[in-house]
Amino acid sequence: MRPREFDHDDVLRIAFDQFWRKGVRGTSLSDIARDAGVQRGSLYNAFGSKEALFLQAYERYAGDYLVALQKALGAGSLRKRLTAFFDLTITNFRSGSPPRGCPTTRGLMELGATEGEGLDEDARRAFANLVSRITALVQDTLSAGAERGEFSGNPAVAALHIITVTRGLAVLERAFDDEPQLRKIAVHTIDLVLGKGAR
Amino acid sequence: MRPREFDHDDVLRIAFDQFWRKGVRGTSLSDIARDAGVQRGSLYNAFGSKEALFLQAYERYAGDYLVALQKALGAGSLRKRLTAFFDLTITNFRSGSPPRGCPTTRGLMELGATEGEGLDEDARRAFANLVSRITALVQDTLSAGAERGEFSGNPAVAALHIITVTRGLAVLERAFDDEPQLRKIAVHTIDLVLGKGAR
DNA sequence: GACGTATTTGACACGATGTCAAAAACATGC
DNA sequence: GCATGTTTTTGACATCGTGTCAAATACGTC
Repeated sequence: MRPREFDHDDVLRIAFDQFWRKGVRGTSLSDIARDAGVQRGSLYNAFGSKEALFLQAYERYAGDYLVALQKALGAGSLRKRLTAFFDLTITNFRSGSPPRGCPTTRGLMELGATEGEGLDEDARRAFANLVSRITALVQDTLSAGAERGEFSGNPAVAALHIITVTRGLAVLERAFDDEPQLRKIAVHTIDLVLGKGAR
Repeated sequence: MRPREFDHDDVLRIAFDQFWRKGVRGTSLSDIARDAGVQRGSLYNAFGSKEALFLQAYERYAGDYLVALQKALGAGSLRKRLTAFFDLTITNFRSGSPPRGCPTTRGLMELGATEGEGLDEDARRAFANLVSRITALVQDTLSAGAERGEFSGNPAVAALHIITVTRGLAVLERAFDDEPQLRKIAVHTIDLVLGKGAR
């Protein structure tokens, strides 16, 4: 059989970058094909469809991101861990050239928009899955913190609250493009969760 | 001069409904034209472009929504006001048929995605403007509450935190479709802000 | 060295946005 | 009452996007 003339992973990286910058619906397969030096038809042959290509590119990213988060949440006092978590979150959707933004949040709000199902539904599941796993990581961190007496509250509820704030930050980032503001909100959230508001 | 054969506001309503349900990029002017019983060309003549039409439809919605929010924030104890605020927020992006979601958040993440500027930038400004105005409303409510001794904290920061949570709720809504969870997060947020966490 | 299989390539169908000129419908002035 | 002028409507067109398909191609394999 004839061997493939392009690198699978290279294409996924290039595709994800384009999707991230211009949105899924705003990126054409012609764009990606041109950037990757591949024929459009080859992409269809290799990945099936535009959204299938996006899904694979996204899963790639999600895996890497989860690993980085796990690392950020893994050392130091509870406050340090949460600070590192928010830092990584904000850095993630502020890196690279604008308009970037959080890929997961972008995807969640942009896809899954069709009334029926289909691939959009698969994408929604992928996004939701990453959010779930991040929430679990935060919850575990809080539980461990509670055992060490650094936190007294409901880890499940607090983790949900924290994850909600990070998603909100992803939205505010696009509305205002004001990084100091985002960091202020993050610090304030940590204070509230750790009970510094209990003054 | 020849009179228009369709009602300007009717079209805006129909268009907004479609945009809301299927996303801006997922809705075609042909769809709207068919639904509204208007020729596609007439829409271009009357509104200029798809995104201009969306902008007008959105502004319409934003005005109505702001009025409703103002009402929700205007009566009762501070806790009651904030509860009404979160209720309205959640109800807003859970009303109607799926997949709905918060129009502003949907728009913010979907539009403003092009690297350059143009109409996307106008849309971004419109979204950001609504978020700003809502934040101001919440901040005023908190300030008033502080004067009555119902709140002791920085109204500006707390308002930002609250608005961040509402945007996060809009994202979680699409990820999980779990309304009780959203309401739980809302209650928890109010507790944190009002200092019930100060036990 | 011939064969089979997977990839590449280019043409095609279809639908979307946006433009334009010609046709149509009404208000206005004579 | 009728001609005029302005605006809307209408349909054709150009362009670009997705997705499909069959023919051509290039490589492992026997």
